[in-house]
Amino acid sequence: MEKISRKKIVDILKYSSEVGVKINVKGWVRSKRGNKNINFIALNDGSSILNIQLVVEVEKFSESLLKSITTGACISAIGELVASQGQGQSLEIHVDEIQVYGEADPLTYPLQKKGHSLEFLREIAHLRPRTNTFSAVLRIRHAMAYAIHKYFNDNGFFYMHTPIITGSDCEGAGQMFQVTTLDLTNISKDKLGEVIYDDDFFGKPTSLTVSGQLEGELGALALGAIYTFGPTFRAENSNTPRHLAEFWMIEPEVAFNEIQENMDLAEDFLKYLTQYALDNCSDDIAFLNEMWDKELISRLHFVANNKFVRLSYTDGVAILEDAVRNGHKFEFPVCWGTDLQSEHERYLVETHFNCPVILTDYPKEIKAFYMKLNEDNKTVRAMDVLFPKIGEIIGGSQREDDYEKLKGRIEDMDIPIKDMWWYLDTRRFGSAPHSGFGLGFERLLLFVTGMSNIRDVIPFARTPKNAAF
RNA sequence: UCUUCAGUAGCUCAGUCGGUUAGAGCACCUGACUGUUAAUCAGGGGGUCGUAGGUUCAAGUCCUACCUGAAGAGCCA
Repeated sequence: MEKISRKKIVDILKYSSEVGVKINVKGWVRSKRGNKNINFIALNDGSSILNIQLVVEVEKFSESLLKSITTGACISAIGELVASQGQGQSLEIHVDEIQVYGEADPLTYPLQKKGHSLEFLREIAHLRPRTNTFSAVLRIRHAMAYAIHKYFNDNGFFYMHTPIITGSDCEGAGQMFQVTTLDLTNISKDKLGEVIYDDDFFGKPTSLTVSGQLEGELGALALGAIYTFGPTFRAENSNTPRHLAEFWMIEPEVAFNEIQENMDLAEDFLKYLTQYALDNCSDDIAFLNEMWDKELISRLHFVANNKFVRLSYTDGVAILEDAVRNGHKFEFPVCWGTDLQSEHERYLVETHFNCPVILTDYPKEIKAFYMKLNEDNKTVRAMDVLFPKIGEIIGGSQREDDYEKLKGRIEDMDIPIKDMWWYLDTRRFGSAPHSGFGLGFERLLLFVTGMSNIRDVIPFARTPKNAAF
């Protein structure tokens, strides 16, 4: 083969189209069609959703070589880049040389050029990045991860790495996966039947983190503004299109921010990310809009350009009670003091306001111990950002910075205070008002990609009874 | 975990009220076509109807259990 440097298809089609020049492309065959004189190969190298068309004159190549080029095969091709004679694409390559790197036996290769369900693709998660849909999702996933770091870096936040293995079982966000090196077939127990952890790796029970928030607060009360962005684990038996056992979470935490500034940050952050996706992932988003969700692009524009509605839990309940009086039927009753059901949140977001909603000031009984108590002594400075279709995309709060009040809340909730001494110390020494929130990365991706199942926006989903690949 | 729905060819699906030999498109094989656009056209091969029981003269179709998947709910991000 001639020594001609390889070009990425995205660069050829989007940036440098030097017509008349010989170039080399390498990628995977999406489809081959044609007749006995001429073949057309749609080649994709993952650099974008776009394919380049290879034009192959049949007489120039051996029958066996052309026969081995099937959907899914990996090839390298050299030829002249020319303006296309056909409709449907502006450029194409008239191929002189082809090398087949890897064949894909069409009888056993699971992917075809037509019609796969997302459910089927989940069963072949090792191959689904080869599809248009998943390559698009994965490129957007990358772009969003980059945009998150860029946003925080540009706004003076420091990226803080909070521990993945935690010794505190009071992070307050659900069931945890235990981490142990004990021999599970031979556990030592004391006279009361309790497991003896002295010989475990850390000499105490440990788990995978369910949130980096508590450590994040320590960072914010030293560096001013930090964020975490890392894997998070919940051992809940949740079987829904919105839950994963292993997911990625972004948790900014800012000293001196009160609840209003926390809301400002959350709204600005989400709008920035939405606009970044529109600006930088337009081909992939256009594909997903066409293929899966015809309202995707308009929804992204709407969120990027409209103010979120902000209202208190109390006002939200009043709206829901009004709706009930006007004949709207909910499965669950609405009353002040109970947590809002999914149907209630959906009514506010999708029916009443038809806009993202930030709900604040929830009753203290239904929220976590670390949230700052309001003057009414009944509500806390919590905020949930609710999005259409996805529901809660962000949960956050202003944190309780008063030592005595925080200690009281910990005791009220029967959290072992001896494990919380380091957290309480931040309120003993140089305490400050501060706020933060958690954004579920995959929920953000549900919104940005228009996909409807969270298992389709992460390369390898971890859900109850499923840890394949 | 609860409720509901689904499981038929490698993939996507149809299959009427329980009735004779279970169909289509794609993929694969053979052939046609001088530029296709998930190419098209003609022909061909390909099925333990999720598994196990049961009802019936007769079950892809009805019943029971289980397995798997999905949607809704709970928990939450």
